[in-house]
Amino acid sequence: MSRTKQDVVTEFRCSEILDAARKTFAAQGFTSTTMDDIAEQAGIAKGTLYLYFPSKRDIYLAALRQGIRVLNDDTNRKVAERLGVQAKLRTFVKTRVEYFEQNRDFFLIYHSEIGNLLTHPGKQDSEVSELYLQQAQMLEGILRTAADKGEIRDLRPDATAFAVCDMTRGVIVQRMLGWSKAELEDDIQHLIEVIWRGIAA
Amino acid sequence: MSRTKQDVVTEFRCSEILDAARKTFAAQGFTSTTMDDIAEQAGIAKGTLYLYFPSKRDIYLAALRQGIRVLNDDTNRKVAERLGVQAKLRTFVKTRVEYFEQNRDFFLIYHSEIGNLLTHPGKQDSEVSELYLQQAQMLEGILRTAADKGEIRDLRPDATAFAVCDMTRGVIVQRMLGWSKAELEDDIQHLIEVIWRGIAA
DNA sequence: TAACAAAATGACTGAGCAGTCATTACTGCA
DNA sequence: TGCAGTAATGACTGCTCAGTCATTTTGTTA
Repeated sequence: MSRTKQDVVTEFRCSEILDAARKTFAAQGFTSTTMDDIAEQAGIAKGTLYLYFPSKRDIYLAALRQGIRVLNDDTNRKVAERLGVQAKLRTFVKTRVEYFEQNRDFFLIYHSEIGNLLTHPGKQDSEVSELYLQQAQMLEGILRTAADKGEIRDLRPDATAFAVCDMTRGVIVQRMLGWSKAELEDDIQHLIEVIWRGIAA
Repeated sequence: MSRTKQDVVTEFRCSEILDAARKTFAAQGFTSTTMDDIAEQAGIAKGTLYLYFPSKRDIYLAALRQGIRVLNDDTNRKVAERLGVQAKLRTFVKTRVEYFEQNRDFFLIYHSEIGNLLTHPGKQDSEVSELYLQQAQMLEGILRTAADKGEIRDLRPDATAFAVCDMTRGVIVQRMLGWSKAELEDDIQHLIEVIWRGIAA
């Protein structure tokens, strides 16, 4: 019983720490963020951080994994609700763009971690790249099925899936940098318009 | 006279330093790279670096700007040689993918700087974001002209240009992470195939 | 070749920070 | 209320590294 209670407390603390970490890492980047910054943001002392996480990098990775998992679950659920390739495709893009738009701090960590994966190939936390790949492969499956049914052209589904993910990511970047003055809905619409015509049978 | 000679020597040293910097920053990232690392890679002493550049960040930005300028010039020249939208588009993509593929160390700096721009909007070196935008706008101009002539559909040329840049960047990332096992030529071909069908009249 | 100037060097300094751990503050139970 | 165990604290330590500058090396000129 007390075991359960302790778990709840621990979970609560961890979640508070990860929220604070996400905000702080996003605002300052990994290196410029100090453990004191995270502690202050979380309203606790630095030493307390080490009761719940063994190191700075562990906090960072935990925050990142958490964000990706929520995003992936969200995407999977919403896409599964829709019928037909085009609807699924649109939902995929829309869900992800909106999630990133709503969680810009997470997006910054997400983006910078891709840079880490590039810089240290293989040496990094493999769960992150796995989570990263998961979504592209989910979309790839949808495209492959559709291609088999003749609903779309028979292009390489892996490359097409990545292309969609890349454009999605690009939309966010442009919006965050203030380079897109269009409504979010218009950016999504344009993306779908191009890609759908590009792959439709 | 001696003025000219001195200039040549200075230019040579700077270029040596920037080459070393590019390699080192790409291999270790900005923060993990120490001035001693760069000096060692360049085969000179740390103090010498400060005779040519005022700070670590200045070396980083100079290396980045140099790389983007070369890439942009290269792209502009090759695209200008071609006639017709489709040929220009293909050349644009091909030139850039190949440049990044050949200069992976530069690509890593390039990618991570986008992260910096996102993290500190407006606070960063504006020349970098200007150079970054330049190419997208060049492509945008081509697309706009083509749309006016009715050669392609009348979609938002700014968003389309960004989409092309994003997919181009994505191809490099996938290849660097080992997620694309296709030939480079096939990846380019697929990208053009999708985008051209997506925008063609 | 000597005398001078310019360039290059690398030991040193001061600041910043991840991670530690002795001390303090809580919490629940008898 | 007192006591024992658990959680939280933050001053402290050891290390790293950007940037400095007194000293040495290289180049130039007469």
